[in-house]
Amino acid sequence: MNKEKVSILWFRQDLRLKDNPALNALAGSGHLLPIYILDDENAGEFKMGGASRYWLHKSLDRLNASLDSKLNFYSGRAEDIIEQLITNYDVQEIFWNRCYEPWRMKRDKKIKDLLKKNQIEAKSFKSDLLWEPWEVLKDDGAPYRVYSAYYKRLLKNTKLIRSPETKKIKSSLIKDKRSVGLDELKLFPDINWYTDMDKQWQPGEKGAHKNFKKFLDSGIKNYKEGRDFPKLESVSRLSPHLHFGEISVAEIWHHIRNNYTDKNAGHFLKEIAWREFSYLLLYHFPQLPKKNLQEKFDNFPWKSKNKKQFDAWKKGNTGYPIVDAGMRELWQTGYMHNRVRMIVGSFLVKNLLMHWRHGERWFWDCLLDADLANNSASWQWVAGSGADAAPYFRIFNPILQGERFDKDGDYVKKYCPELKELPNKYIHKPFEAPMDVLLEADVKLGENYPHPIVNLGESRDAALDAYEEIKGK
DNA sequence: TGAAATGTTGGGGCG
DNA sequence: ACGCCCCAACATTTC
Repeated sequence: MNKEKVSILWFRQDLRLKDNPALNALAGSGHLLPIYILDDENAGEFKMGGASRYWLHKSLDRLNASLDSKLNFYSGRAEDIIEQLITNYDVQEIFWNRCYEPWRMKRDKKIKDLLKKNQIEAKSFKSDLLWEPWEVLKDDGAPYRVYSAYYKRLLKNTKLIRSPETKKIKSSLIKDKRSVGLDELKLFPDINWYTDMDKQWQPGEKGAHKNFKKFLDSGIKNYKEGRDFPKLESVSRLSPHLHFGEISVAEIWHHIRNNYTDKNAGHFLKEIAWREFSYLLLYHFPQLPKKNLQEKFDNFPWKSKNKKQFDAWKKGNTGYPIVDAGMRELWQTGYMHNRVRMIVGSFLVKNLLMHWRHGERWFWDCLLDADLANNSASWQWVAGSGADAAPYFRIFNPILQGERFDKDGDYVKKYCPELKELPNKYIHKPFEAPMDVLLEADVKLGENYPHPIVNLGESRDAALDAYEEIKGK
């Protein structure tokens, strides 16, 4: 029996048609079989969290639509799925864009070997990073550990950045009858916690470009200062789109470099480069998601039993409004403003003395933009155990941070509506408000809003004492 | 991409 | 008029 000749395009974290190198390379092939594989088994403990699955479902749905509903879905170990495909079809070649998570790299290498053994051409492309983790290193060949030095070096290597290119697909797209339906991937969570996400986000390539355009039209003009104020719309909100590759980072880079020269645009590119830095760290320190980059933190006396406080943190019931607003924003919308991420992170690691891994796991499950490299590098940054990290003794005071970056309490009031009648003076410290003010605002501490779960001064001192134990080791 | 403690300065009140 | 004290306001140091 004659098997059908096909070329396979394997979509992974590159759910777009624009500027997609693997797709470009196959756009002229005769019969193109586009596939997506949900591979929880190989991912193990780093399989996608709930929020990511919600996003992925929507994004795949839209990608499928833009491929005339010819996207093929599979669930299982990628090597098994691909083995089936090369059995069922006369596969000419399999192309994909590279991913950099340790488990994916290991798996992809195995698959490349399998294909080589079967004399099928397998090719992977640089697509979703500006610089691959092995492309920019120190003179001695070691990876950078200091961001500013790394960035300086990056700017000398902008020629390594791909030029965006989009090719029209001329192939006829093949639907595999063994493909399962998107719904059968069961990506939607059982509980209905994504209603607010629908209002705020449009997963997929179109939504990605919409957010980019919106950012260019307004947010970027005041990015450098505005990005610190959660109520302003001065951030790009591109993180989930970038994570799933719905927009090409090379396209973003070139567009901004060619059209903007001010400090705001410059600062945004720096943030894009932090993403690159996270990937550099993850690639060269594959243990980044689990192990402290600075080993002295292995001896840090984290509190092991702190379930009650941890639950209060997760649910946004710490009694510190800026922290609670952030944690509730995360739960309700799958997103949290970056400034607030730093505040809630500092609070968990320093005021509650909990290991950053607990925060990393919670974010992993709740964030639409959950990304192994960014999430682990950022938690280590907050905890002080990472590369070029915030020094441990830099402990955020949630009251002062609130007063500085959410002066009128607008952000707090949005996510903690029970505080909305409090005067600004007390919006970040309801526990200091006089009885009559609380009464007037209908805030009943311990009833409709919690008492603070820790004392800031005492917990700060405890954190500094704990740090003293590992300092200089 | 902090905060708190400590140090310094300079103006004004007051004896 | 002068010195002394107080204390913002700002700067520096320390954690």
